[in-house]
Amino acid sequence: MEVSDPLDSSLGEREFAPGCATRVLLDHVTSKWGVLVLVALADGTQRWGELRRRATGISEKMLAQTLKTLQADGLVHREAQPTIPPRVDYSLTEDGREFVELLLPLVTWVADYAKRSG
Amino acid sequence: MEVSDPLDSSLGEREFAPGCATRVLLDHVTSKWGVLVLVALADGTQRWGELRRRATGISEKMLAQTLKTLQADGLVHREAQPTIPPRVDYSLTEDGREFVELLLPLVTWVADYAKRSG
DNA sequence: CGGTATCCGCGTGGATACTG
DNA sequence: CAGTATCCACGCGGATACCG
Repeated sequence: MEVSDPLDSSLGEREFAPGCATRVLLDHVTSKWGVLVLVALADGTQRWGELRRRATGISEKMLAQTLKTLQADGLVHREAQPTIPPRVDYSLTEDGREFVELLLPLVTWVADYAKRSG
Repeated sequence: MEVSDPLDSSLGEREFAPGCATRVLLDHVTSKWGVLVLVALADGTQRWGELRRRATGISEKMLAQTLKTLQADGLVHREAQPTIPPRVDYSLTEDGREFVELLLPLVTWVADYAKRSG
């Protein structure tokens, strides 16, 4: 291709078919709540209630759904203590930590840009 | 905090209020089609028709809406030639290029991870 | 070619109530 | 505390038609 192309970072093929694994996973991790939950978990292991407070505005339904999806994707680890009252801890898996390392700079940039522009 | 916290990357405050500028912008740039359009534009200036093909599966309505939003956010530049037939070029602004530099590694990682896992 | 306008189905996601 | 279950509205987004 003859366009200048200064940003090609070794991603050979950028045409993703609708419904392909990459697009599906991308939708999960870039979803409205997915981003906020992952960013919250970047601070370390957290409980259900903490996550609800940190992902401000999320409903119980969406928190459950988001966590299940990210868990199935292999990015989030769930550990339940069989105590009463129950205690459940959520944390990032090794893969999740890898991903969040790329996500945090992006979120930081957005927050920064929103401040400069807004 | 006593958790290990190896990922704190100088983002002091991570609790974003619903509807705040950061959350709104984050929703734009992490939206289903926003990501694909930005990634497509990372390859350089492109026309409407090219973008439609690259963001495979997008409708005309969503492409128009996505481009307008990203343009209003200051990440995308639009340049229309007053010719017949009309020709309109879309490209990243300087800010858009900054952002996409952070976005591409993330998308690359997701594509890679989807391949290893899926 | 590069859009805009309109209609409308349906899935996302909020609210509420209930459970182990 | 940490969820599940159910109901339902509303807006996202696709399809279609049309315009400059």
